[in-house]
Amino acid sequence: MKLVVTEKNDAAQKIADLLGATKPKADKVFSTPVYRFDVDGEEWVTIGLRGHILEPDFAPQLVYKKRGGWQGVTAEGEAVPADIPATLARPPFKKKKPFTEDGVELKSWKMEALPYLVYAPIEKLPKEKDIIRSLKNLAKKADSIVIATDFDREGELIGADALACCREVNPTAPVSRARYSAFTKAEIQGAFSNLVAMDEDLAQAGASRQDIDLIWGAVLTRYLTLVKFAGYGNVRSSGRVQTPTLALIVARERERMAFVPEDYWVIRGAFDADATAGPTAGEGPGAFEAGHATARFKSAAAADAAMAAVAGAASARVAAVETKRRTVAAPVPFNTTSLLAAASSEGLSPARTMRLAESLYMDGYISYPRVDNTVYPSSLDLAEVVRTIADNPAYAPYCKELLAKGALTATRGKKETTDHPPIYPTAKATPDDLPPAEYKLYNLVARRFLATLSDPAVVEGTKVSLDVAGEPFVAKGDVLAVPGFRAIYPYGLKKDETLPALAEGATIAFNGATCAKKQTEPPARYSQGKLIQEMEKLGLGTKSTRHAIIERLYQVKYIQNDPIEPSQLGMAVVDALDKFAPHITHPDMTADLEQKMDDIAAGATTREAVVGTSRNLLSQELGELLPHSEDVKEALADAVAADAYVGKCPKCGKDLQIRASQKTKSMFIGCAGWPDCDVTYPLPKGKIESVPEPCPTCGMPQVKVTAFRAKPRTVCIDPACATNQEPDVVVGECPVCKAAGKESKLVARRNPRTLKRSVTCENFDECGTRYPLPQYGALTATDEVCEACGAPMVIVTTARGPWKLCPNFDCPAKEQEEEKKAGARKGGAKRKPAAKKASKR
DNA sequence: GCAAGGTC
Repeated sequence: MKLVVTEKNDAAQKIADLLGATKPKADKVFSTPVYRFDVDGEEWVTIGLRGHILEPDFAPQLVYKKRGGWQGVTAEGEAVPADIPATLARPPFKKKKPFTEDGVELKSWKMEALPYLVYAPIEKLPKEKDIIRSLKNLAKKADSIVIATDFDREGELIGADALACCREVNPTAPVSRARYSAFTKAEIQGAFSNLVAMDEDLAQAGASRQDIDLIWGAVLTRYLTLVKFAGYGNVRSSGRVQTPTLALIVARERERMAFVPEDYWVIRGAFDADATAGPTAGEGPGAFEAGHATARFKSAAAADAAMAAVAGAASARVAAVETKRRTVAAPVPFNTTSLLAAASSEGLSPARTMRLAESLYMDGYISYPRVDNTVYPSSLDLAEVVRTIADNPAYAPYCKELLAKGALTATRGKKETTDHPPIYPTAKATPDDLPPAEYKLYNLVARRFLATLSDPAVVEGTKVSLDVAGEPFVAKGDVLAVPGFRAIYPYGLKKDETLPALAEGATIAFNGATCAKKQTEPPARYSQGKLIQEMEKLGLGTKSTRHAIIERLYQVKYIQNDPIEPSQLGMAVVDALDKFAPHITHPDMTADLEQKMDDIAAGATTREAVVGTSRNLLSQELGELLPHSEDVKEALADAVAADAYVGKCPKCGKDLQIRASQKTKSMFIGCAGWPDCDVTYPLPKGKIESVPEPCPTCGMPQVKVTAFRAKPRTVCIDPACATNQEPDVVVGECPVCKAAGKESKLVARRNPRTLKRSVTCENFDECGTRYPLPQYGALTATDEVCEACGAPMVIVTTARGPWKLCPNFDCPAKEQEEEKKAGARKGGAKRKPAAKKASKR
């Protein structure tokens, strides 16, 4: 059997369709779709991955010891070398010891661990476990393997990872690589009859990108998060792409802040070509406006002089009429960036547009939405696409016209690649077929496609020069003379500005002028669409990731609103990094990396050398950051405090803030007046964010709580508030008292000081029975009793539905389950925490 | 709890 591995399911299906002598059979291996078919009597199977199936991470079990360096073995079975550079032999810590008895644990987020994290070994861990299982299952039976992932650097890496998985179960089957750049019969058949070898260097280039992104991202993110800790789930991230992108936004904001507006004056006159006097003067069809030939007067005196000159005038002379025709070229085919920019102007954010496009693509309405290409390949039958969408009545007449013209020629953009065709419609859709937002995007794609096959538009521009008592005025009009592509593509079209017919030398009515004082505007903030274009220009991110990067910046609250403005926090982060770790704030880091990756791919250098150099550079910059942590902390403090503010203290009137305990890092609400004011409120578990609205019941501040894997909820911070009162629930008999021959009830209640909820025996002082309960979710009692331990069962209802449980932590049934889970883990490794937990109670 | 890159 021949196994063909592609990057995505869609490609696996297409290749099967193009190579199979008969229709391929769609099958499944576990839950992964595969396609089986015959080629010259040989059995072939294609399987699609889901992009990267392995993910790099720091070897989780590694510890760096004072004596002996890295301890442990990576998951791949390699012993870890102790290759920490000499500069780190004495870490830049004075007060705190960098090492515990056990060494520096890299898994824990500790400042002391960061210098070692820079040099921590990285291994590849499985990410798509289901797919890996299916792939290995097929690879076991394969006589030969063809890697047919996308023909680019990431594709080569994805293929190399897939091959590594195959090799674990099948070390001998011959392997080859198919390189194709379009899903056409000729291209695919050509690729499979000219199979080549895997490009190991190219895959290594991709792997070095992964390593560098992880190392820089993890070290700087952890640094920023730890330097001014603001609670779990409150991460301040940094990365090779997101930080320079944020820096762009911050730089623009700084320009705006530094901008000094200048006054200027604009004079506009009212004219009428028809009326010379009378009550309807200036209102008929002949009325129009014209500005003074000096568009902006720099001084009030000059403007006043011009106004004075025309003050008494009642007529104007038409000094000149010029008409000029100019052609507006039809737009070029959509790639991802231009689609996102066009959709952004129509009010769809890039992230939303990509979700909609993905959905349209999956349902077969548009072609693959992640492309750089802006030139239709010759293999694309343009007329056929036109016929396909002509069934939509809104496009029908235009399509008919296009088809009647004969051979179609399309516009061409500047970027020509062979990855995928530009985005075009692949099926007919009407507003009845799709939800409104999807149709909005489909309509944009379909109209753009038709526009790229259309003639240019011709605009007739008219410029009329007028003379009012010696002062020159100019009126401009633009009329769409030949619609061309504009007949089908109205996006961004200016309204016609028509002027009445005017003859040179004629005298018309002048109905006075107005003078308005204005101010020059600072450079505009980026819209999301503009920012995506700027990122592309600077080489930041890829067509598939730019929208997600911007969304990430919103999520961590570095930026807000659209057009985008940076938050105080975003500005503080960029300033701090720019000062001490400037490499991460500049797009050059990506440009350098691209150059080095080309070198690796060309065999001129190695992944080890490139990643090593990058590690040394990061080590240096971290060496700058660490001694300045107090400065950085201070710079972030104001911004963090602004986000942490929840309301006023009821006792002293100062700010109440979300705070983290220095020792335990647990969250609580404290008064900014501490230590003079000791007001505090407990907080439930989860990510805590402030909300502006006070509690509708008691007027105290509220917070948004997002517990692990739960929906966010808004709660009043005052445990005494009526909204936080829960009735005690009697859940049943206490099994311990019962066994001792006594009778006592178990009652569920919440501790107002810690907010923890538990089931406690009414006779706690004597019997000591107390079981913990989940912190949130409605609680109901049942009549049932746990079979294993006799404790009463309870039902907790959360957003995920009701969940029946035995509250007894030491219930024998639970231990059995733990063992089962531990047994299911690979190698039957015994789990220590289970024993630890038991001893804790 | 980190990044960025694929794809769902």
